[in-house]
Amino acid sequence: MSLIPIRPGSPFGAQPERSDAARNRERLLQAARDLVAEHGVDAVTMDMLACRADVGKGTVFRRFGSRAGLMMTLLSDAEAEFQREFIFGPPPLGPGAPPRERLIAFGEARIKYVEEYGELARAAAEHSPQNRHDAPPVVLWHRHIEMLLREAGLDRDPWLLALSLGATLDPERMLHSLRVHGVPPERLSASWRELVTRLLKDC
Amino acid sequence: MSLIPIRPGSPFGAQPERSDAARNRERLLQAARDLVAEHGVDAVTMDMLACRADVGKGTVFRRFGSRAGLMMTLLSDAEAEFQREFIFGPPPLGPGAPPRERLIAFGEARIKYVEEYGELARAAAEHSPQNRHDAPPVVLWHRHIEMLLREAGLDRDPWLLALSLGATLDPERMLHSLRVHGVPPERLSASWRELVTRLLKDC
DNA sequence: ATATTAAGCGGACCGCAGTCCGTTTAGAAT
DNA sequence: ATTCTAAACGGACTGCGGTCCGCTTAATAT
Repeated sequence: MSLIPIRPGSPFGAQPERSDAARNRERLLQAARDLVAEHGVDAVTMDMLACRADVGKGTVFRRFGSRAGLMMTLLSDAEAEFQREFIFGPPPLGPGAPPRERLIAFGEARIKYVEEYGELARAAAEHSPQNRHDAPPVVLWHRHIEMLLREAGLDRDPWLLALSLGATLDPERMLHSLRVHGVPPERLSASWRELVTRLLKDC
Repeated sequence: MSLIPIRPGSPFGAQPERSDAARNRERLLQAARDLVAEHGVDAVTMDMLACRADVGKGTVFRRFGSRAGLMMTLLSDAEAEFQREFIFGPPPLGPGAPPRERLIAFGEARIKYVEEYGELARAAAEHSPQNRHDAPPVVLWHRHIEMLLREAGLDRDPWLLALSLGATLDPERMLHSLRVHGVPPERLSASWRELVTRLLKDC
């Protein structure tokens, strides 16, 4: 009988991690960051990571569940920071600005996020529509957009409309525009602003 | 010195397929259709297909290049039909209707397409952002949307705006709404209509 | 018919994500 | 200190997509 462990090492886990487990987790995260820095996200394999961290492969998967899980863990700090900003931070991203401005700021922040962490974000979503669309951060962004649409007075199925807007901000899509087509980030921002502005024209 | 073969067996290939190759292609396609019908797209493996068609694995990959290529081939008839409809067919999908109506009809047709062939379409795009975003049909849809946006008078970066609209119609996203969240297709259509209408409000 | 040759073929092989299960060990209980 | 046990570990193993390369064969030239 115990609490549901949200995440190993999280303050809500019933009992603390065993010491060897904690040590291995640190070793793995450090090794993962190093490997990503050295070879790029896409070239890092789970075997490579296990080897570098001097740990069995089983341990890697016990820790992170999957390659996507590892990438999510590597992203979690940046993700938490991003969430703090749009939930509690200063306007126009945080509360206080009119919903249209917040929505525009949200998209622009996402674009910057993808510029910096895009490869990780893409790898964190690979190989599983489930994870891609129902991961907690994704659900949170969706809800945030939906809320802003409602506040802006858009009452015609804001849930689905939020999904459409979220699709525009999808990391893989934006990365493809940025890296393959060489679209400058300012152009992405401008297009997002245009889209949101037109959508909320008279609400 | 020969023409670039567009596709084996296509009228533009320099020389016709060898007879054994043609026979094997038919066997493979038939086997693939059977296996998909029996087990569903996601459960069909390339080894399974080779075995059922009584052909070496190398032959399967020589023919289709990859799993995604196989799925594209299975889709090609439906895809060609869809293209014919929005390029040459009767309005409002084909030419003759005002661009806003055509755009709405395009989205609705895509939704029906995904209802019917969604799993195949998703499998045809899996495991390669390159294929996902730069496959010929995808590029064509994108160009079509962009053209309609221009015709409707939207002159602020219609290329990127078309990308956003295309993102809304992405098979994986729509399948997820349909199958996981149980959103009825009519609701998807209504939301698409709302999106396009608002976007083109006063152009 | 025979020789030539390039397209086609098959299946062993590779790398990778992910699983399984027998072994080890940290930490609690005595 | 010793025992106990559940958590953690490690690495062999599986399944899959995809490649490689030596062998076969259809089509053509002679």
